Amino acid sequence: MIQKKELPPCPVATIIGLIGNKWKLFIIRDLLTGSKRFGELRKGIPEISQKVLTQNLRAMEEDGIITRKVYPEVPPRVEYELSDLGDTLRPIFDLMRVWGRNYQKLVKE
Amino acid sequence: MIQKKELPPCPVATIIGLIGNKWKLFIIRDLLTGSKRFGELRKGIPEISQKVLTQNLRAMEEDGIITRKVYPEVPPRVEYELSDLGDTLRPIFDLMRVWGRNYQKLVKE
DNA sequence: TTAGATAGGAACCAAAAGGTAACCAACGGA
DNA sequence: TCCGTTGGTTACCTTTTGGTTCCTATCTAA
Repeated sequence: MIQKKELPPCPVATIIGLIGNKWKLFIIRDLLTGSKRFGELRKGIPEISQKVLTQNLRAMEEDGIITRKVYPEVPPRVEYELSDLGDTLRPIFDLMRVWGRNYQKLVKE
Repeated sequence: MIQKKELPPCPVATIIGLIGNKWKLFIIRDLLTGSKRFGELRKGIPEISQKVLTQNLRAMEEDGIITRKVYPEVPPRVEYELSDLGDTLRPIFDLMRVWGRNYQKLVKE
């Protein structure tokens, strides 16, 4: 799963390297509510293109954060799911959700 | 401080819009240990260029996450600090730090 | 007198990220 | 027989992001 690659010594830099871009954050947000098909993820993140979604899913799979299950059907079905490791990001997203809600409230005065 | 601008309805999308890029995450990481001068931030984030650091600091100031204090000295001194709002991101970074350390441990087996 | 320190701004260029369109496989249904 | 469906890949092009260099101001110290 997890590749043995050069990790920065700083743990915060490590997590930034893994999920420090908006597309991956959006993908995780959507997978926190359960496994999703490729097309469902596209619908959940309308601004993402197919290419970029594929790229990020591949990278996250390599990093051990998500799993990919292909069902040999026609038309093909592919399900993406948070791995056990990926699911441990949940508390972080819970806090982010709370923080985001608070910010929205502040902006609305 | 905080500008009244178009926020996405999803709170996670909101926080991603504010700090969902690696530079801002690095900046916050460094400011969590106290206020920093411009040059100190550059040293703490060696891969960032002056231009990009300036751009991100300006954006974060506009969003109310950091404050900027200019001391009318020669040579000039400018201190950046997390605002009260910015400091409420601390628990998120605490969790990220823990998560990053755990990931490092996993990779090292 | 001139270099050095600090925190930028502006202009220009290079690199990375992202978008678009075309193509694929293989089956079911009209 | 041909279309639609799904989840891609690839090539090519555009947009965004980031890097580099040069410039500024003002005081201190050599």
